[in-house]
Amino acid sequence: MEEKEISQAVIGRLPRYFRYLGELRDEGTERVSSQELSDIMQVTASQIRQDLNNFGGFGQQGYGYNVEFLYEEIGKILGLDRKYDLIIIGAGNLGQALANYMNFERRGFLFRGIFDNNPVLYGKKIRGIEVQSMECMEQYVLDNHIDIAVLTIPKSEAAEVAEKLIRCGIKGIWNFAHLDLKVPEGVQVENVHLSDSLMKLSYNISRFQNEK
Amino acid sequence: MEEKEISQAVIGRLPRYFRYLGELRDEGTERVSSQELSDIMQVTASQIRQDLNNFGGFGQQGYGYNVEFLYEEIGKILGLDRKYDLIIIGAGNLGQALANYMNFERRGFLFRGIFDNNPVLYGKKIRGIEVQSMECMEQYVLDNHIDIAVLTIPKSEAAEVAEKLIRCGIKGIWNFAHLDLKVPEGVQVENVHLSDSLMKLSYNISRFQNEK
DNA sequence: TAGATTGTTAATCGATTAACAATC
DNA sequence: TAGATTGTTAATCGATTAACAATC
Repeated sequence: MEEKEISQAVIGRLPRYFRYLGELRDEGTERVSSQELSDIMQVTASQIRQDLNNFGGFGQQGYGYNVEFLYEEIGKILGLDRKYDLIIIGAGNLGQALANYMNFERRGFLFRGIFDNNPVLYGKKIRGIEVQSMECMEQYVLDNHIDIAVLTIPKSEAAEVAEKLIRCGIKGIWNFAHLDLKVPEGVQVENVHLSDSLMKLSYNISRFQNEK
Repeated sequence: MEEKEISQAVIGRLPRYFRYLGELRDEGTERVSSQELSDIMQVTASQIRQDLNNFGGFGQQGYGYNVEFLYEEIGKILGLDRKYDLIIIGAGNLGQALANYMNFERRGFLFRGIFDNNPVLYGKKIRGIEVQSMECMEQYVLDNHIDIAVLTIPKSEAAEVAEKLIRCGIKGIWNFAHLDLKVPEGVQVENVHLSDSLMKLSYNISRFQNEK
């Protein structure tokens, strides 16, 4: 399929469109114009139309967009029309929190396993699934065709673990470890650097206070 | 202090510079040129120099940048040279995980309280601090001059709680609830939308698979 | 002084916004 | 048909990269 590359700026906005459209749909709204959406979302109508037209014409002149239809289409673009088998590496506080946070399951991200190298945790059940030793990880990924690995381990171990996962054919890594993973083309990485996020907040707080 | 506004694109890169410089420092590296940093970080040397010069000239022609000095300076820019009093609203899995994740404390973000409206949790100690009823939140913020509130509550409650916090003079909100908060100027919000992040990952996975 | 590398200006590139013809 | 609103082209704006004079 030959398609022009969509910029990550556009991709980054899709989940937000998806969220607002979902809310409109839940309220029973049938149609929405780019201008109405613009008012709600605080982005320009022009940007909304440009963004959507990267993927095709979902609207109709004189009418606007059908909420249900557009919601579904954006869901498909985001790859939410299929299931992903997902494991969590690192059963610490954050790993367990993510395992228990089950809104992801609703979106098709299926929690299939959780691994740790702390023997104290082995066998502990989290959402019905036992924590396994990290030794079992590679075989488990191969046997169960795992798509996504969530990395919630210290940065010191992350690079090595990621390499193993990649060798076993993992397709995506949701990386909470505080380092930049080096991965071959074809393996997708999405970083959540919590401390970076907190630093941006502290920058904005202290900048605002110095301003006055 | 009259200064030209720095773009959020630049701010967003500062924590990453800070991290790499911290690593260089820990390795004992004394100086680094923009070209060397460029090789390590995979951004252009030009961008590094441009970014840094938004805040002043930290380098020296013919020499480069002193690692320790630049690290400290970026820390100051990010507002890490002071302390922040922080509370967590929502003592569910994620709230508890963040409370326990103590690297933040090292950076000056001091965990001062945690609140929930589930009575089962009241009195439970997390890192030595008892979970309190949400009823106590406002008084606590006022009495203890809390700077930052971490919102790890469902989106249905988030808007109302945020409003209360703002009335009590909170300076920043680290928002994990899946909605866009409306706040007056002067209150800083940093969003961590985990499900948006996961959707970006699924987009990239499914796009890559369709490409072939 | 010669070499290295910054700070900064100028050129390019990409993303956002505006405008409007196409069309429902 | 007239009105509304998209899809899309053109204009603008901002961010990134390249180039080089300043200077350590």
